[in-house]
Amino acid sequence: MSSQITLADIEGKLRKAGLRPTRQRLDLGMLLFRDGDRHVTAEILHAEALREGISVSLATVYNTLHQFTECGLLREVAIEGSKTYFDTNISDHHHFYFERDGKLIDIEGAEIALVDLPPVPEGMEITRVDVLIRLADKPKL
Amino acid sequence: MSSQITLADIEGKLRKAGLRPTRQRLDLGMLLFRDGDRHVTAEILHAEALREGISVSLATVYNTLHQFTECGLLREVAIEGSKTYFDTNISDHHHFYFERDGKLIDIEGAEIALVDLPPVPEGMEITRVDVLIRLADKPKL
DNA sequence: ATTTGTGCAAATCGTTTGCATCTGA
DNA sequence: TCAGATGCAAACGATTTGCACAAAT
Repeated sequence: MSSQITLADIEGKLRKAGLRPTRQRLDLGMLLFRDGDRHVTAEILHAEALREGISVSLATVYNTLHQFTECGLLREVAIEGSKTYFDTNISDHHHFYFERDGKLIDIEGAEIALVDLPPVPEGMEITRVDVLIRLADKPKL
Repeated sequence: MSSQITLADIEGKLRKAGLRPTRQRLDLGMLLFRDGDRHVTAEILHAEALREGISVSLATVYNTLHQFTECGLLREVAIEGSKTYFDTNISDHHHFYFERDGKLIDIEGAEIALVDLPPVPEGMEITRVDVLIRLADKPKL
């Protein structure tokens, strides 16, 4: 079920976003979007690209991830720690975070509701609400 | 209202946490805890210490912040971006995040409730739920 | 006396930038 | 043609580390 998505689809995405469909943007787009929801760092994506014989520099991977994010094709995920994670799922949703290995999984938006949100400070508006549910192994009793 | 807290209080905190009350831990503890809830980076705290004539190295500030965090005296806040923020409020609470200037303010725990939390994956337990409400200036219409 | 903490400078890690070269429209 | 992309290596900023010295128990 992985390759419903074609290069032409990616090209469409890029054009719609106002980005030139260059070789590396197409290839990276394929990696990112062909298998559904993913959470990647620049390093992970770069390694994956090299493994598949796609030739891109790390700098270009960084550029591409940021450009995709600006265009709304990706979302940056707030986790503490040094590395920046990008999420290919841009719908309104939250995350489970496995403290043991730093892995993330999606929680669809509908599954959590926030109630009693306090008043937003004067002149400000909410751009997004991030919820991170941190999980650890249940201790064996 | 700032100095209800004495060096002796800090010393008690440290001892209870199993940390030796050294000169720099006491001084940094004073800065962190005397004025109530704060959100600091290592750099901010270091600069503040120097300004007050406290002599500590940046490396020691980093060590101290991490040790305090391990002992539960501080909490690390998950924000994307390069710098690590530490929160002196360790109670169960959430944050408003001002995207413009990267500032944080606390939302007390009682003011938000989460409903319909999805089932936690097998063998895992929730250690914490972080909620970050991202704010931007309301555009002038 | 022994263990633990500290300071400094060098090392590391993730990320960004400058610039010469290439490529898609 | 030519603005926009890319690759590379050097630059960067935040954080960590190694090791000699100092302080706490």
